[in-house]
Amino acid sequence: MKHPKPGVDYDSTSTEDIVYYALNLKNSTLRKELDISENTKFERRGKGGFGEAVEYYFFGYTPNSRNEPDFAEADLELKVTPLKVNSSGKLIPKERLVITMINYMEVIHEKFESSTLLHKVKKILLMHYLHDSEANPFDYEFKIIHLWEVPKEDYPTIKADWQIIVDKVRQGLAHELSGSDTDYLEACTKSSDSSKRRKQPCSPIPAKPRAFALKASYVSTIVNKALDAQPITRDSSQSGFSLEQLVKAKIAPFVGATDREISERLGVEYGAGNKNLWIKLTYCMLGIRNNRASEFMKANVTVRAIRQETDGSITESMSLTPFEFNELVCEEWENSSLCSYLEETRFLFVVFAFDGSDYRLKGCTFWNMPAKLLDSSVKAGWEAIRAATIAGIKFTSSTDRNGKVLYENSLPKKADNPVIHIRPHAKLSAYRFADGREVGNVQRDASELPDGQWMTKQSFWLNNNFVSSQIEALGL
DNA sequence: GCATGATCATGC
DNA sequence: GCATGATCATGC
Repeated sequence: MKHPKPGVDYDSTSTEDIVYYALNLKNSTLRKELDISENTKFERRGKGGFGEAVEYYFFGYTPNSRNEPDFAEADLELKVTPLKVNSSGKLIPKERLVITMINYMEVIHEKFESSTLLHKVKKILLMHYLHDSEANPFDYEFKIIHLWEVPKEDYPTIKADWQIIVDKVRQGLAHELSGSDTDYLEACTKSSDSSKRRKQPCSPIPAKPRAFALKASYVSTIVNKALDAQPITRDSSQSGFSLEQLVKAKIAPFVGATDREISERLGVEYGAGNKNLWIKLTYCMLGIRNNRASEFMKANVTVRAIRQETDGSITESMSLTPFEFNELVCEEWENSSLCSYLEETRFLFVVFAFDGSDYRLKGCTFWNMPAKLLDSSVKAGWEAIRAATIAGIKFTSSTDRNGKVLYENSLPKKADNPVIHIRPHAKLSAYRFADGREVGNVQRDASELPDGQWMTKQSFWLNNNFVSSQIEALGL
């Protein structure tokens, strides 16, 4: 079993580093990440159980209940909070998010801006796991891990909620506090023993111990935002529109405008060398932050920004999803991941065309891989890559004038198929060769080959000239 | 100017 | 870390 340490496994003074480290648990469990053996029993540590266990085992801290954030040097609070699946299969919070106990005696002397509550709520590393009453907590799976800060627009409401709660205590009414007094922040009861009472400062009547908490309904909006499943907004004239009509209606007002003009109209920064300018403009025009709007999730739509040159050509090929060679060689075409992906995925192409000085929005179109091509060219390309993988991939290297080493492989190339090819798709290149030589971060960036060698993770790509011919055929 | 390999940017 | 979407850079 691993025992991570702050300052060794991550920099506990840097929010960025803490979050990056925490993301190791995404779609994973404490048992997997810490190599906890099957027969290790979960022992509760402190009162909160699982949250404390994460702090102790994963972050290497002994939990404290001081009134300062968990990662004091980074001024960052950690909250480990459960999710459940509702009747329609959606992930929702299982409960409210308790922030900190209300100290009745102290809170009446505080101002919101310097309050204990604000200090603890303003910046939180939120780790949402899927609760399972049957499972050993070491096997709880983390679904969402993100840095959360009080959104500007919610600050006034949370401040007003705090004020209502504190005013009630000041009026000697701590025993009458109720969760329904407030909107986002509530004073929830916090004791397993319902007969427990605490002193309050402005009345002799003892009050139930309570804590500041974000209501479950509020946490639900946080979760939805993180899962990015908000619908594309429709105005009243668009309420009966199909997805295609809606998308066209959203894009239409911008057709003919240059990328710079669209940036200005949408308030998007127009920076030179901005790799994601066009896809970002597209998302903004649609009123979404990424392609995970609920409509696109439901319909399996992937949004692609395409730039055409003056002759209608497209410079870059289009990346699809990465694959593992060892899975590829076990598959048959009909139920391979590439075939299923192309059968099930609709592409939304948003086309910008160069007019000699600017890229102007030309229009958009939905596209999917024609079934005929799937059965012929794509299949043949896939079979050829699979066969070459099984036969064994050979590598040769060359050094460019800067001394950088490039590794060439014996797999089929773009010119070998009219529709698809494979290319590296990783953070950085990485290899492990037959002689044991290793280049780059193999664990992170490479895939294993059937013969035990490793090469930079690859994706299937749609050939640029194929994409341009398809777009041309659609009249764009 | 194309082909191929490599890398970047962003969000979670 | 990893998926997703996208572009860069060198050799020929």
